Amino acid sequence: MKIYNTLTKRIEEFIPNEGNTVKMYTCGPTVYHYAHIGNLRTYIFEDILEKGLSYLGYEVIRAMNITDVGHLTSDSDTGEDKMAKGARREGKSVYEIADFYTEAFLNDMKLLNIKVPSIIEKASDNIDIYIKMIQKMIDEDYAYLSNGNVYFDISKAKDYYQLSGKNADDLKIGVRDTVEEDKSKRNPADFVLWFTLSKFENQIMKWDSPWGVGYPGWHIECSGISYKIFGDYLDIHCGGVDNIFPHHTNEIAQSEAYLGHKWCNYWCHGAHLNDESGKMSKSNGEFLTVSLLEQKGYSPLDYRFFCLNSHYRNPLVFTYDSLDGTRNALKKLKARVHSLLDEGEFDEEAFQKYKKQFSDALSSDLNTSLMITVVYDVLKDKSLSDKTKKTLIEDFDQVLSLDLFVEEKSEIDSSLEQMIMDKIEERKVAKMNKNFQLADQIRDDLLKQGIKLIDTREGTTYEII
RNA sequence: GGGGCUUUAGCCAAGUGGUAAGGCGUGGGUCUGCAACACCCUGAUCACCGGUUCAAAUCCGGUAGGCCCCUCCA
Repeated sequence: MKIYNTLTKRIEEFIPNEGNTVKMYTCGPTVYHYAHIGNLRTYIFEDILEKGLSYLGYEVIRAMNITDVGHLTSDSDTGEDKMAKGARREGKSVYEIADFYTEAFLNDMKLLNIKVPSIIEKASDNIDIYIKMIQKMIDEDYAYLSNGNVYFDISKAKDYYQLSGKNADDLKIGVRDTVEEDKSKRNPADFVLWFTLSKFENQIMKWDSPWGVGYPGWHIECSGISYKIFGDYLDIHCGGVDNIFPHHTNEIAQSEAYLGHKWCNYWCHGAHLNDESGKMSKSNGEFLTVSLLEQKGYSPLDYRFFCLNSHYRNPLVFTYDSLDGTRNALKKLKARVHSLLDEGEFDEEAFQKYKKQFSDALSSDLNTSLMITVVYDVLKDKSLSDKTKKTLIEDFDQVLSLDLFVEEKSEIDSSLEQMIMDKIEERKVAKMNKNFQLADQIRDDLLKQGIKLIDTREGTTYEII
């Protein structure tokens, strides 16, 4: 597997620390609202990475956090805690909000055929670990107390700017008007490990600590959970590009300060989904969620296919026109796959040839677009038996997860089905008697009820639209 | 102000030195009583200018457009 590593800014051969085992950590959602499809693009990329590594023979252990401790401000940067804002918006407690949106998130993952990480940890369940880590960093002078909060001193970190490719002089402090410079810091880029001085009135989620009652900084949770699950070394850490700085930069600083050695070798980041006006967010423009797409008649997998047609490191612009094209393409692709029969000789040589093509595409920095092309190549190859084609595509779909073999199940009751079958029979008789007017009438009537008849060589079938 | 990415046919998009994959759409055709489905055929001087090279979409420099980041964000 060759993969782009943000740490080194190049595509590298992926080599885990311990043999075949891959320790993978992916930053999870802040559960204060529904995820929009842009958020989910990153999880689709991570899913392909995880399944791709498994496909290539690695044993992947993947952990993800759920950020249920409110941190910093809202999308519009109004200085309000996200969790608290969500709670106030809906008249619920922060805990109810967290549980509700965690479930919603997991459901979106399921709909998109994203494998749920084997380990999911809530930020609020691991406070003791953060405290332990912070204490050690204070003891070893990586962190300091100032004005009630505990800060990490970035001047003590090695290569603090390596991941982000920035440098201290170029960083403009408070580039956003609404962000105030914190005068308690030794270095402008120092970040908070533990808050006791809440920025927010009535902070609900707080815990006792050696430095007073408060709550953890945002960055420590991922370092803490990763350490708890994986120990001293992590193989690969993923997230959206926006996490490169400051979140992942700070994670590296903390973890390596705590551990005393290099921590994670590979850092992979997914590019954003934009809409035509630019970056997608929860507060600007249409709030695009999986359920909204479903309401508009798209399958969640149409969106998955949409993402897989482009490369995870390229920004992707979402438009309904593009999604329409993708939906159509997936529908046609599935129809072709469904028409494959279970017959012919299985051709091992051809199987290995195409499997290699697919693996090569996968291994070249997750070239999903090319992986899909291999599917089309298989379908088009006239020298292959249906049996071979089917076996290949089933194999590929372990990674693609487009449910290529799953029939669209139209939940209709048997009486309706019987009625349709009767109408089809009636129309067949009419056609045989060359009563085309009646035949067309039957077809039109059913269409008005949302039932589309499809004539094939084998007879007439129907589709609920 | 600083930094990064990006520009391939109507649309999505692959392709890092040897004369442009794939998909959607469009148009034409076959099939069909008709329509739909299916199948076949159909499209590019790779943003522009200059350089390196026997050879460049691919490397280098510049110009123009687009996007993103610089302590909320996937």
